[in-house]
Amino acid sequence: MYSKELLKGTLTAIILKLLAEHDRMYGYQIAQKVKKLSDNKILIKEGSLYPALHKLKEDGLVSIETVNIGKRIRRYYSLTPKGEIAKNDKISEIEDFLATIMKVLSFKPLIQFA
Amino acid sequence: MYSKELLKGTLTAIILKLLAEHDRMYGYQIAQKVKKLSDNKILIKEGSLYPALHKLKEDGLVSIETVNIGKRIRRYYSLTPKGEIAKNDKISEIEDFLATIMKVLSFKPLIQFA
DNA sequence: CAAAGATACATAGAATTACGATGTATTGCA
DNA sequence: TGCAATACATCGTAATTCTATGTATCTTTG
Repeated sequence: MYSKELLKGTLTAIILKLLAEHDRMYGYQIAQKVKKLSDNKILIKEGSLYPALHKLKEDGLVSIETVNIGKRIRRYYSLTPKGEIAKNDKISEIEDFLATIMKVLSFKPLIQFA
Repeated sequence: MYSKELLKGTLTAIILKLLAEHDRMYGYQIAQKVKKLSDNKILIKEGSLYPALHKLKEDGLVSIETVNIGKRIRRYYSLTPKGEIAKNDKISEIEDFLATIMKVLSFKPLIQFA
């Protein structure tokens, strides 16, 4: 729905934030959650999601538990302490950025019910 | 200051918005204006700005007046009617996107004095 | 019960966009 | 006089997401 460039830089923050709220989640579940939270406006593609998760693992921000569901595998991701810190940093950065961009574009406050 | 990825997709909108408010502006002036409005947080680089302006011209969203200031040239950009429409579209998209991302990240409303 | 759609993972290459580096030149100021 | 600021420009690089493709299982429905 949105020009895909707008999403750039937000994917990692979104994943970290969701993991911070859910103990553990698997990839497909994360994509569905974002879809629902955004009213179908943000559709994370598999080609973005899985490489992003692998990167988080590589950077030590998440740990993985692989679970067998019948004959299918499911990889659960959880935040590490390092990931928790990274999450806070990322969220702060985005919060600041959003405030700045709203100011530059002289937007009125957007009332949000979280 | 921000991870440069966050800025992606916003540059064109910022330029169009400023031009909509100023009749005409030149490149360097736009960069300074954004710097000031953002409290030095968004620093548009020349390598981004000039190609972006050329693209807008190519797409018929702006017109150019070249003016000689002493021995130096200055290119003033103005919104065309087509640019005015594009501006509205871009701004709406960003407004919607910001609301969505705030919802997904469950941010409280950011009070903004525009 | 077969087919279609949803679940669930993965990767490789393409597209987009901003930036860094570099270049040229004039103007203002300490 | 020399450095910073003004003012334009281009080229190649980096970063990130997407499209396309692949594999496989499970569930729902006509």
